[in-house]
Amino acid sequence: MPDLAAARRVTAVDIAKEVGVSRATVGFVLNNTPGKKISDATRARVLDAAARLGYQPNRAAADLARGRSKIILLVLPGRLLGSSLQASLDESARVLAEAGYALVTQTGGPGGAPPLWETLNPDVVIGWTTFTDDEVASMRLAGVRRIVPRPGESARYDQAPGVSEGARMQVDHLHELGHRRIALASLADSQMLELQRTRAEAAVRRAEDLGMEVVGVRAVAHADGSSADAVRAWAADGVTAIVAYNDDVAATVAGAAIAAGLRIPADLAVIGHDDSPMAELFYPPLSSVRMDTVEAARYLAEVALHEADGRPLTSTWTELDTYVVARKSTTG
Amino acid sequence: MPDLAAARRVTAVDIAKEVGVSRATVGFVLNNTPGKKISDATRARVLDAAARLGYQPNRAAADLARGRSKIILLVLPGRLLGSSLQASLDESARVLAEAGYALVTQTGGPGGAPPLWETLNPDVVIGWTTFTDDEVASMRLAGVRRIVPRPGESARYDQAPGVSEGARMQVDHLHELGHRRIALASLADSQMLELQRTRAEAAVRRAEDLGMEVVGVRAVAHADGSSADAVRAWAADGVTAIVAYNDDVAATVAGAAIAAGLRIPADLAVIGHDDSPMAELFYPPLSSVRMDTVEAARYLAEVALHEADGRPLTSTWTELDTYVVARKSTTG
DNA sequence: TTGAAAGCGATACCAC
DNA sequence: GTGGTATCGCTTTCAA
Repeated sequence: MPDLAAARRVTAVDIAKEVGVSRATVGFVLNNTPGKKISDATRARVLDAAARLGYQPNRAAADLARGRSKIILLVLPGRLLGSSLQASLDESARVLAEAGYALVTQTGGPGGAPPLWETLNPDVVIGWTTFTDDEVASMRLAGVRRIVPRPGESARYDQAPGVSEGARMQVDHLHELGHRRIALASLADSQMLELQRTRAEAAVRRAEDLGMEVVGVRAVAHADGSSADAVRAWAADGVTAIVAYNDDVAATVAGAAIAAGLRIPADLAVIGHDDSPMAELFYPPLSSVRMDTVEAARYLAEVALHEADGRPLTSTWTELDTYVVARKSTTG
Repeated sequence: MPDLAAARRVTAVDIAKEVGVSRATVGFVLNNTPGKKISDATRARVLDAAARLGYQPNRAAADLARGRSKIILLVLPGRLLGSSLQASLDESARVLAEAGYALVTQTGGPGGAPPLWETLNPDVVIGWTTFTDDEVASMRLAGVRRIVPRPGESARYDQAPGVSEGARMQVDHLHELGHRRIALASLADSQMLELQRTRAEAAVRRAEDLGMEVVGVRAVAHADGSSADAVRAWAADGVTAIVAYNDDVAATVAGAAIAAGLRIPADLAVIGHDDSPMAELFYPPLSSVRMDTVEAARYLAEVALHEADGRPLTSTWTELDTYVVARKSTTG
């Protein structure tokens, strides 16, 4: 079982030999080292030789010499991916790659695999929400130099982007449409319990502020008929609209309502969250809440480069732009 | 803006000094170097000192010295994540971490961010399907030593796990239930066109082998009413069952059918694919096709360690275990 | 404008 | 059993 690359990789020394200059000179032109004046002639010859020999710098050696890894680790809660965020992160990765950084994404939290910051030596770790003290300690031990959000800064979970704001907007939307008696539909056995709870609390608080009645939170379980039961109960209770935890729940509620003979949204309005592809696809199309992931990704790249390279931050962190996408499941 | 870790990191030399042995000895006990007999006493003292000082080996130095990165890169097509695969990969990562390897996952294909193998120097790159020649060339240039599936081995796209087999099982399931006239529902504007096409072809071929009539493939677009139109057309056409590209499409079809007054599955049966959480949640619960991701993840870890460390392969690659989960959308 | 050389920190080979 | 030490490939300071 021979190695694919049995031949020794080409190093900077090879280029130096080929061109007939010192290895240092090679390094200077390859890194565009500022303050070094290299004649255009030699620069060109070096670049040419590098391309011809297929030179690829050795990451380990460079990391060791410069004392940093040029890796940026993004830690996301399990489910946050999947939607449009995925595509947007690709854009962040592209921007970071141009600056020489690799963006590595890790999903899944405690109990899972050991965090990658322990082994990857990332220069920067960026999280969606604040890290626990244990996590921060572990990062420091691993030599992580920059952590975002900054540990110790009072970043509260419910203030993280996409956690509470969307829930409030769901309620506002229903309120504007005249609904005064609503219920929440959540998901049983989810891995995102804290997120669900926080969103639900935010929704209830907003509803009460607006003088709406909230009949309660009902979990739509992964059990046959549970959504049908829920719909019956709501109907009996005079509920006119449902705030769903996400689009899957919204679709389930909508499906069960239609099966029960209710009209959507006339008899029961439903709004989801996340604006997954599903939301637009479903019949009737589901109103949902969307976050501006493009903007988020742009900001992510900016923050990463700020922390890693000291580049200036041109914008400040604001609540992630969040808005309601109104479709037929609420507006008929 | 001071670094979080202004203090120099503790190295093996520090431990050696602390304990009063040579740095080499420290290395031996830290790596459990076989063939070296270290007295239990010094071994204990070294380990203790390492723990006390919070020693973390420097990845870059180790990588450079040993000539490999201990990184395994898994390349997945965009959408394959999200479902249960995510959790299973966590398990692979844990197994690999025990062996000292970091599992990094990259999703998203061409046109996106530059592939991580260019910058991460992974020891092994594992893909779901075969890589293109360009990709393989780029990996070789980057010094990747092992690629799975092996380039050149005639692994055909439609034979990759989860590509065709599931589609055939959807058809078989409907056939067993007595359906003889079916249609396929796919997704317009999807990023997974090749996957959709391949699955559709497999389904059609199987249906024809079984003597079933396939009315055609109809794309359910992200446009209002498109699914309602589709349902009407199918009903007019005498179609009794739908093979949906995935569970989102299945839910959409089911929702539209119910809204059109059809009974599921009596008037129209629907089967999805992937067995997403949605499938079980929906009302009626959706029959779907599930792949054994746990087994896949276990095998992934095994292959990775085989390629990276030369560990023996205890099982052979077989078509990923795939089966139908029958629920009410087909069985009433 | 270019070259020499000192690290970076761990691995592993060879002596003792 | 334990200790030197050359080595990996690149970065970077200091001379020339």
